[in-house]
Amino acid sequence: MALRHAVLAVLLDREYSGYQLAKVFDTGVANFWYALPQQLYAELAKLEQDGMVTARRVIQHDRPNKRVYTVTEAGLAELSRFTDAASKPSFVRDDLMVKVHAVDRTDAQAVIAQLEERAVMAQAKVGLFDDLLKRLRGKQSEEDFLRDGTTIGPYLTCLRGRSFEVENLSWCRATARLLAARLEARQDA
Amino acid sequence: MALRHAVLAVLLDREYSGYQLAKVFDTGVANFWYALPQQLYAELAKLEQDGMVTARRVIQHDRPNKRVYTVTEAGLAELSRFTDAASKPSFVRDDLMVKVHAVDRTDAQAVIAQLEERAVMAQAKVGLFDDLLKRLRGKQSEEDFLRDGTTIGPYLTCLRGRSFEVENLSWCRATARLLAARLEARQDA
DNA sequence: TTCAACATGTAATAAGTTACATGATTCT
DNA sequence: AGAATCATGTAACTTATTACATGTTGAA
Repeated sequence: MALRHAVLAVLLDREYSGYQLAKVFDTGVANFWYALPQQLYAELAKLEQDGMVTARRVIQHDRPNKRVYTVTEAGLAELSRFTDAASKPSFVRDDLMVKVHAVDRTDAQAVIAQLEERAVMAQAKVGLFDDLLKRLRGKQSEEDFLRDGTTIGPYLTCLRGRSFEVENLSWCRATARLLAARLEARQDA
Repeated sequence: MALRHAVLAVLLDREYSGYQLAKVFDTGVANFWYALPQQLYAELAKLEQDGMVTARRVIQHDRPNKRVYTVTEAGLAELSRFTDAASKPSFVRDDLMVKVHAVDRTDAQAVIAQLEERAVMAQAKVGLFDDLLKRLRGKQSEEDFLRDGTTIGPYLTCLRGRSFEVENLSWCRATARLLAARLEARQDA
């Protein structure tokens, strides 16, 4: 039971439909939680049953209607219990890292290509985070916003997501360059 | 089917028993894969059945006997297929980040305490990575090792793990400090 | 009219987690 | 004698993933 709390935390920012939520979780919610649309629809249904969220139907004319969800008092209480309990150690699962770990015995060229691909994605994410940070702080400077803002949680996690992607970008580039250089050196020899 | 490849990649370095492997995966294998001991025992059994690894019994006198595993040609071929296929986007799941995201509506004091705890763990991990990097490169400088070393995959992933924890450490500290300062300011007002 | 995006699910299967179980060996 | 670490699993349960299913609306 943990996706549940990630959903509640995001719904705290504003109401979302399942579809909108799916996009937030697909991007990785500032890089700290990942979930598929099917999981979210199922979780929202359970949360509603349990009285942790309430749904509101929104009639749309330009696109299909939707149901948007809001956190209830009970939902906030659940989130508070979660906050007070000990955190599980964070975990990552990354195919590409597994491939790099084994690169000395497998196809380095394939790994290089995927590192370059990943670098492009990382750079795009940095851009997205920058936009989001700007939008969150509005006209204030970061310093002022973090001191006086009323809602800084999403900003703080976004900062961490940004720094993660910046590091990711530079590591992917450096690693791809290095592996490519070694291939060339060994070809010459 | 993905834990399987992480296991094969680690077994490429040297032979491990299930128990030893469990410790490697508990630390998080340089921060890019996490798995429980039960998963590993089960996966090793399946890998052996499928002929991807072979087991060798090691008689020990100072402690209980064990079975250690080695990757076969078939295992390496499987890992190569994995490397050539597209990577899934990496994913992270982090309780603490969820808590920070919701911190404006929950108990900030609890979040601060957990951030400080996490900072201590991050620092310890940086130390572990530094030791491992040193051991891997031996007497060579990092530059020389990365140019001439025969097995650089584990070194490269370790570098990424280290940079992750360095960023984690500084973010946890800064975030804890900031949240504490806000609590004080609001208490005074 | 066909494609892309919006919108919401169900069903079957695979994977991961929690709880339990057992036994050896060393150290205090 | 008891605790800690080493060592290996099984069984029940919960989650996550893959595949499938359906329908709306706007834009090319």
